[in-house]
Amino acid sequence: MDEFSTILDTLIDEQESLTQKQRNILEAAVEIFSEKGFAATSTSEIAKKAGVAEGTIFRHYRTKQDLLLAIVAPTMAKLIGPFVLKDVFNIMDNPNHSYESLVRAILVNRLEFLRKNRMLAKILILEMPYQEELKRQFMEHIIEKARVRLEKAIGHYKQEGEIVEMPSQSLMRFTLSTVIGHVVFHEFLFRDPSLNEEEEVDRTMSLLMYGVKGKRE
Amino acid sequence: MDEFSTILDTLIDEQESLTQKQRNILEAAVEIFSEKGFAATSTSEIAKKAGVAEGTIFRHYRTKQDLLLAIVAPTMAKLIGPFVLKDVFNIMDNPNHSYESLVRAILVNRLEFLRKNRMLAKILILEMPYQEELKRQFMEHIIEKARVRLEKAIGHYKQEGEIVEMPSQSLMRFTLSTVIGHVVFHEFLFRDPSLNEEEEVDRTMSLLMYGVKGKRE
Amino acid sequence: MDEFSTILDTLIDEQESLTQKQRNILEAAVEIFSEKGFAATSTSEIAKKAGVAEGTIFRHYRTKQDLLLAIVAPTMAKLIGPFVLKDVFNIMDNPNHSYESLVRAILVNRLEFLRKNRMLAKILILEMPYQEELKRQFMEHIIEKARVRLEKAIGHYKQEGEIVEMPSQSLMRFTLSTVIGHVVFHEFLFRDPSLNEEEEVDRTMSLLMYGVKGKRE
Amino acid sequence: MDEFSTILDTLIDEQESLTQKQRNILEAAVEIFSEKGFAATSTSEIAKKAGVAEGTIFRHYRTKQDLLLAIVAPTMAKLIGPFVLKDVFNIMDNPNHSYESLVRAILVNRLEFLRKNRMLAKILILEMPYQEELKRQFMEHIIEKARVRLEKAIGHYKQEGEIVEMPSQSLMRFTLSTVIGHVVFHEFLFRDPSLNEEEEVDRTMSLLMYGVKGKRE
DNA sequence: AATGAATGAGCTTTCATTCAT
DNA sequence: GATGAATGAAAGCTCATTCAT
Repeated sequence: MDEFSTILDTLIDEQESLTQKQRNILEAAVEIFSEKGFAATSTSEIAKKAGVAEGTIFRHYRTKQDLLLAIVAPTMAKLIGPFVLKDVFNIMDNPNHSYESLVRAILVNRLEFLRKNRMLAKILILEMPYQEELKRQFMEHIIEKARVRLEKAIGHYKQEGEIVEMPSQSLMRFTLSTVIGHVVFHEFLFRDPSLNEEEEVDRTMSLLMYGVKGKRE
Repeated sequence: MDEFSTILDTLIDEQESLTQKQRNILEAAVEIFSEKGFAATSTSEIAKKAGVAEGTIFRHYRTKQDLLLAIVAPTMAKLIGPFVLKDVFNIMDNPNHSYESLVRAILVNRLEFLRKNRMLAKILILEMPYQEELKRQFMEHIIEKARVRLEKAIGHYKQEGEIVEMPSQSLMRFTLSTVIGHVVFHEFLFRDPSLNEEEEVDRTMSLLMYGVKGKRE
Repeated sequence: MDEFSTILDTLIDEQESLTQKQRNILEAAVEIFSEKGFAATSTSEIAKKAGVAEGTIFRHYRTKQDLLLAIVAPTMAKLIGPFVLKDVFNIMDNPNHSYESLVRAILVNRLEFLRKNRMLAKILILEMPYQEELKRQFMEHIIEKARVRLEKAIGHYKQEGEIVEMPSQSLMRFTLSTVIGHVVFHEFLFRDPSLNEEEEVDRTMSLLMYGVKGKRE
Repeated sequence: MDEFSTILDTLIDEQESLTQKQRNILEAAVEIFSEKGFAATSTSEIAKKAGVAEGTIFRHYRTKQDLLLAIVAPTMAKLIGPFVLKDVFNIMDNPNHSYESLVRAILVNRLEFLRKNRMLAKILILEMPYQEELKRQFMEHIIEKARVRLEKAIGHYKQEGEIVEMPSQSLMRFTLSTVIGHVVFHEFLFRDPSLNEEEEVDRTMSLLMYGVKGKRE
């Protein structure tokens, strides 16, 4: 799965030309936003944690909202990551690849992503319901693209007969529920380092593909 | 499935002896909290919407936090509803019942619950990550009870051979992901009244039981 | 000195026809006023401590100020006590009495009074600088009367040659400083039950009469 | 007695590096605190009188209490002034000095001090009974030091036979009562500019040394 | 680029007081 | 006479933002 992380890492480091103070501000903001939520975080608190004067924050970000967007907008693209990467979907053309391997790739990749970006993801997810601007950006630029691509893939695998004939929306919803359920559970609710992660992924994939029904031929 | 809603409805209406002003406050608070989030909601806004003086809020709820808890604490019990109802799990003793019918009952029941309590549920879910007290109450009093009961059910159906042999935690996680994914999608993300709900439930249940794999015997 | 306390006690119990609740309110108010000061005391706190509803306070005392005055106005008369008592100054006609015995009587009597009314006295003294009404009442009705009487006594003893020839104001000020210094020190600053009170009174009287100078004939 | 005021004046002006606004705030606060008392003074009133925004007060003093302490804590040291000054007590080594000249020096010095700092002293004295923190600081840092020094002086003069043999505590209490009585009367209760101050001081000192007894050799 | 004093609107909360019951 | 729900003004304090340096 290395192709993902390589590509992602280059994406992640798109931030250039930031002064050290600016980096401190971003870092502090991420930490406090994720801990207390955007509205409950004061700029003075961020300034203190970042070790800068309050004015400095507003020199770089016109408003507190701007600071939030500066943090979270780039995250959106990264969160949706694999779904918009051309290379990922080229695996469809590879005769050895399957729906299962596609979803598994996405799952493993998102697990790793979240492990590195838990705070960012928490902010994004929990502020989206309240920040119209965030929601709009997310829906327009991110979800829509991912939906189109994933739908194409599902259409393809349905046609191939690899997955069951059913409205794509339902299949997509079920697949995403399973993937998101897996990562949310393991990264946010029940972080257990003693767990064998690979086995858990295997189980999730098995349930995704075959369901809970015991009687299999 | 009527037994659920009947039982639930009686549970829901446990609020007694509230003055009209108090009801207005609660109603206004729920509406604004769910729209803007707890921290971004001002008590003066609530007072205005409720048609009471600001002091009146604090006569009934010592702090803004107390108001939140007064709203959300009872909701917790209701949200987890079916999992703690004795009657629900007695269906296990009924030879005609199955894991499928149990999960379907929960799913349908929660869909209906959310349709009536969308705002409350939104507040609860989105504030829990920030309100230690909420998290604590939820984990201690709610989740733990539900987990124990669901685990027992899963153990039972595994033994019966109705569902696949696998760690209960994984089965539970997968089942809940599927149920929660379904309700969140249909109640929060993509409310589409033209959709045939029963068919969607059928599809979700089919995917839960048999997965996406097309090739079935 | 019993004549004082007897007379005083009858004065003290001038409160008649108070309901129990009213007594509770007064008692609670005295306690909290003396502990935190008038302005820093809330009526709700008084109500709680008195075990009555907030409204009840305002049924008996139109405002918080009125409550203060109801407490403190009668105290003023009591505080100044001995100076306005006819009997006390009749001792002047008694050939066995002297300035020394007069001041000693006052001192002993005020010590006893304060021991019983520490809280009331504290309120009166510390609120007077801020409550114009109190100050006015105190100056007009109390101080002036006491001044006239004391001045008369001092004039008498000066004439008799028992005390030094000096402006009465200075003698009065010095005498009162000594008496007040004694009672404030022993009742408010340095309450020490192990101290032999009578001896301390003797010392104070000796200093008052003869000063600190060592060489006495 | 000039050595006192010189030394004191330098002590008084220890406030440095305050912005003009900050000075305004302190000045306004002193004025209103002394007029109405701490608890009855609102920060908005102070802000208005100081000509600053209310927020500005809280930028410099975290709480209203802090503002009080910022005003009054330095005053404590100044109030007790002469008792902690080394030079004052060196007069004991000067063969021409006496208890009388020591007390007279303190009295004159404190009269002058109060003439300049009436408001500060009023605040300090009247808030101390309610502000635990003030009381603590006063007792620990101020009173104790003054007591030790004064006790030493009294011991010395007792041994010399200049003042009467009696427990130091009683002598101290009497001396302080006389001094405090003098300054309180003349600076707070009965400010009369037509009075010949020096003569009044002479009278007080005479009474302190020889008492009221008429028969002097 | 960075500061931090200053702002004034707005926050949560408390308060003395009123009034229907 | 007593209650306690209700009030609205004002309290202390915080906030995002501005601006002179």
